[in-house]
Amino acid sequence: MATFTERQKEIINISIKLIAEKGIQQLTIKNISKNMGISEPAIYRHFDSKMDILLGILSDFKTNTKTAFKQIQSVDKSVVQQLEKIFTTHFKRFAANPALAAVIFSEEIFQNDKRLAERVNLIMQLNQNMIIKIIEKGQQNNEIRSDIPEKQLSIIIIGALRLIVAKWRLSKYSFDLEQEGAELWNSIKEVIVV
Amino acid sequence: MATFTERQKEIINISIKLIAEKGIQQLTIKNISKNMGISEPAIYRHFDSKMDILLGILSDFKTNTKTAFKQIQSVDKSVVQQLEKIFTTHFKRFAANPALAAVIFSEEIFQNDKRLAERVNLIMQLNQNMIIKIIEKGQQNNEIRSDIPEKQLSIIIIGALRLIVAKWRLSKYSFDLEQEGAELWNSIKEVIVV
Amino acid sequence: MATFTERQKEIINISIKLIAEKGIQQLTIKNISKNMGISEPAIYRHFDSKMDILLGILSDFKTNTKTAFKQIQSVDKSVVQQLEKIFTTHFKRFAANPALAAVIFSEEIFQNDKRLAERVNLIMQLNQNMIIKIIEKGQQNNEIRSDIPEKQLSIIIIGALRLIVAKWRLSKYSFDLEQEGAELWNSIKEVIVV
Amino acid sequence: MATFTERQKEIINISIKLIAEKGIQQLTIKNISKNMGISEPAIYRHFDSKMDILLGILSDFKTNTKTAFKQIQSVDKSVVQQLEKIFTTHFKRFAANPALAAVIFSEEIFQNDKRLAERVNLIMQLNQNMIIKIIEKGQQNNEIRSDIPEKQLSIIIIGALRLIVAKWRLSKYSFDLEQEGAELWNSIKEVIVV
DNA sequence: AATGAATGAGATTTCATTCAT
DNA sequence: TATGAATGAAATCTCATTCAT
Repeated sequence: MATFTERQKEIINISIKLIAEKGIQQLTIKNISKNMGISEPAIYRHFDSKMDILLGILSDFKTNTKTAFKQIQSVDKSVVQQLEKIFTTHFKRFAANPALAAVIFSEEIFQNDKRLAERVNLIMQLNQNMIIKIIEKGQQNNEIRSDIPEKQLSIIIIGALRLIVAKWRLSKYSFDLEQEGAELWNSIKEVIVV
Repeated sequence: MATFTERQKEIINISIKLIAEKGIQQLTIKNISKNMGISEPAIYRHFDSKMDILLGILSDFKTNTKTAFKQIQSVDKSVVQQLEKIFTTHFKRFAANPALAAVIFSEEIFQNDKRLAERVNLIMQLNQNMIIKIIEKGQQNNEIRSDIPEKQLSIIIIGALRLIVAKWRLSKYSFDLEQEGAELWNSIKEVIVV
Repeated sequence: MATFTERQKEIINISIKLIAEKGIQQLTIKNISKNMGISEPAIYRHFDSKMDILLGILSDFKTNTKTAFKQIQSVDKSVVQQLEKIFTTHFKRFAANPALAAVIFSEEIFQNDKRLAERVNLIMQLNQNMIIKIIEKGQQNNEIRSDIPEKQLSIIIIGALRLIVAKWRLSKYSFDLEQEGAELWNSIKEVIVV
Repeated sequence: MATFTERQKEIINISIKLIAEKGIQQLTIKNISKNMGISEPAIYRHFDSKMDILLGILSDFKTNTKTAFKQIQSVDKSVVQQLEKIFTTHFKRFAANPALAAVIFSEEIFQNDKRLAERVNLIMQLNQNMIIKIIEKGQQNNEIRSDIPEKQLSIIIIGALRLIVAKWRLSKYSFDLEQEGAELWNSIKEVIVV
């Protein structure tokens, strides 16, 4: 579980911002360094290569997501409340840092390299598995309908979450994600509870 | 509604394939020409610029999608059958041409340019609106539940469709999309019908 | 047996010249292109990479040397005359193109890469083997002394040849290589004939 | 005659090793410091510039060679024994420190800078002159044949010595230099004695 | 309709070196 | 004596595009 220096975190955050704003193609060492007010070679003091910056971004995602899930599972009681919390936490996180939204659900960004693609896939699996586990528990204690397999419920839930975030981003953040997200969640809840 | 020459269609298809395989960053004039067995300048006989190729890809999407929707709406009777047809048509199309799957739902690919981004957003809107209209009809004739707004039902449906395709692609097409897609649709149907 | 285009030959020759004048460290794409009066990227039309230029230089050596040896063996009669011809041919070649001298016997230049180093070693072996074969023949027909193994005679001959060329180059071509080379050959002849 | 601190000697030796292993192009401050387990700026405590390190290597050569020659001339009696001693000493030194062999006879390494090139040339001259003097003495006291000029005998001797070392190095030290060197010396002796 | 040759701009990365600490 | 952070210069190479043929 890599830990990053302050400067490394700075580089990662600026990289996320740049990807969000301009797409992966504009994530250049020059742009990163310009945004940080340092020279291009200075970046290489902190990361050996551009690839390592990208891996850093993904590593950061993984850590954050894992932490969030753990916290949610440990605190909230009802399964539906847990899922709601996941929804609202995500929306809050994205509303605060819209750049994240542009990168976190955009697996395509990392498809041009094998190592990156594998890692992205892993993170996606990890996320889904955590949701599935929660749903399973909900089905066992009769909070959530059991006539639909947990895996497919998870696709419905995560799919909706991803799509509304994508739409929010593509519309240039033209609506209130937290509010519309909350409404969407209410509809989903309606659909999955017994 | 632009019509393309044979050579242009060829370029568009190879471009889609390249984006799918290697990501947008590997979509270079050199790669396109190499894949076609012609020289780089030859590409410029058919498209004025790389941007025009990308616009061509999007234009192609739009045309295809519109045609598909029209056909579906004109032929099938029940609203649920129409939605099912949309699902299965998509899955069939992707299974036949996996490269499409990598590009059609990957709006991020086109984010680095304003014109492209706008067009992508438009296409997405268009798609959703068509689904929404169908759902509305279903709610009016009591095929589909009315306690959830049509817009949110559309998000649930489209989100699930997009996610399963994304998972199929990220897993390197490791499962049968048509079959798992059909199962997913059954679950969704369960959830949206009255 | 790679054949080179005119432009490729030009690049190879200029590269040899640059290595001779400034050392391998000054053999840069920029310097090559400047010397040719074209842009840097233009070089890449003719060679895929700098490595390929270096391999081209070595391939050129090999071809030239092989051709020379074949010709010498086919034409001249006495073994001693053959060896003399090898000496004088080398000296003439170097006098006409001093840059060659700086590169052809400077295996160190190519040591920083495995592929290059192997190839250099191979060429060196090839050369020695050809000399050895000639000496063997000379020992059989009693032209050359047999009390010293052919391999060691070859080292003595080639070593002297290489050294005088090296001295000529390091002295900035301050003496007449063809003349001093001829004198050296006379001494060597004295030493190896029966 | 510069004397070096312990740290300076360490830097010089590691530099020789690096040049031997990877070629002059891989002799970077970064590589030196990495090999020594210190930081890059630390190198500059001990040498003002990279050039000074290279000059240090050459100065080291010169000192060592001079010392060796003096010792040999003072101790051994017969001229042939002196030459033999020079041969065996060299081989022993190289066998113990193969890196030396890669640098000591590789004048090309230092050709990219005037100051270095001049110094290398000087050392080479120095070496040859010492050999020539010994040969002259041998010719005067009739140990060595006088029908061949001392200068050319020196080229034959030194050329063979250099070549066998080069071959040893290029073959990745695949034969026993001391043994094959001894055999070569016997052949040379055969050739130069009256 | 196609190509060989070329290029300006710019990408990632390396290098020797400096400076504050 | 040593280091962490930084940099100007320059290296290799890629890219979209142009032009003469």
